[in-house]
Amino acid sequence: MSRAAEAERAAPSGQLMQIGEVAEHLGLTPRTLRYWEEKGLLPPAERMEGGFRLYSPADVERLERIAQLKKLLGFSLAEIRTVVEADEELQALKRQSRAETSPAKQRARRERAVAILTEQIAILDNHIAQMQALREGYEARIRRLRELLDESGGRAAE
Amino acid sequence: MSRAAEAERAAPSGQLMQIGEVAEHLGLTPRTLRYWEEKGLLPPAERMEGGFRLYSPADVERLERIAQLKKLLGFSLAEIRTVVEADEELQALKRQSRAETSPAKQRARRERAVAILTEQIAILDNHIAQMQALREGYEARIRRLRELLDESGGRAAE
DNA sequence: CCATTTCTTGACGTTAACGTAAGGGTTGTG
DNA sequence: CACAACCCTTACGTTAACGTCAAGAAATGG
Repeated sequence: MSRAAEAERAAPSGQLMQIGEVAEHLGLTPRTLRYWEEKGLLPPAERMEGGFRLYSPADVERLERIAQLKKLLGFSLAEIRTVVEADEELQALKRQSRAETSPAKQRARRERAVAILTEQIAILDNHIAQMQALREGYEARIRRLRELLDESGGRAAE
Repeated sequence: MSRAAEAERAAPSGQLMQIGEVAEHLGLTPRTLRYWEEKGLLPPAERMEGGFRLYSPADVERLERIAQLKKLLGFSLAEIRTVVEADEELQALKRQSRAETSPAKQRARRERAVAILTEQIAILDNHIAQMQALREGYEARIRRLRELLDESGGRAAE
């Protein structure tokens, strides 16, 4: 047992995870995470002294969403980046909001955040609607088939 | 005006269309259609004497669905082929059903068709559900922001 | 301090899904 | 039949999204 039972390497410091761990958690490879970073899908990621990447729980969460978007929407990374950038703007707004003393500015930022989220939702809704339309097509075909089945079998059991 | 106003070339015979027309109709290129055919996403397509491809309205419809699936699900062509193959099986079932004299066999085929369609719907439902979950996440964040907005703005103007 | 493991940055390889160009037939029209 | 517009196949080029390999540093347990 070189390192089987104890995954103690997993805790470089508090909650922070290294790239390998994150990758495994997401079912991806370290290479993919570096590639995504290179392409600007996530902020350059913190490093520890020697240059090893460290991911916060928030980072991991963001990565999870990216992975989901990729799977669900089938967008290219470039397209996903625009979505993620909006997301990032949200994070920035949050941080600024906390530091912000003026209630008026806070309000403005929050309203902007709502606008961004609303836009993201619209994108999703669009996709959902199209998929439901497709689904409806399939259902219609099923109904027609069911009618035929009922005609031929509904009367008697034979 | 060499051929602007009159797209008479569009009708080689009745309803059949040539590759260029179909491509334009779908917002794709001829190359893409040939590639799809090469990859088995559609049946080898009818040809006219000289070897020009001819597409029936049914073919076009099938192509429309393929294009939609690609856009919506982001599946690879290989994955889409499995979906399309199911679809094709349906078409075959339909044709056989008409030629089929035995009501029992007809029934069996139709039930099989329903099963196939149900499976396709399940795939779509799965995707839809995941997207709705994502959507719900965004909505929750909006609600939290709205609460904050109401707090700061609902009581007094300050 | 040493061994082992995990990380780092290149750099080149790979696959899918086409784009593009070459060379040459086919079709419909005048 | 001549001609433009379209189509055919073949083949090589391209881009995205990684995979893989190499050489070397950094972390950690003993």
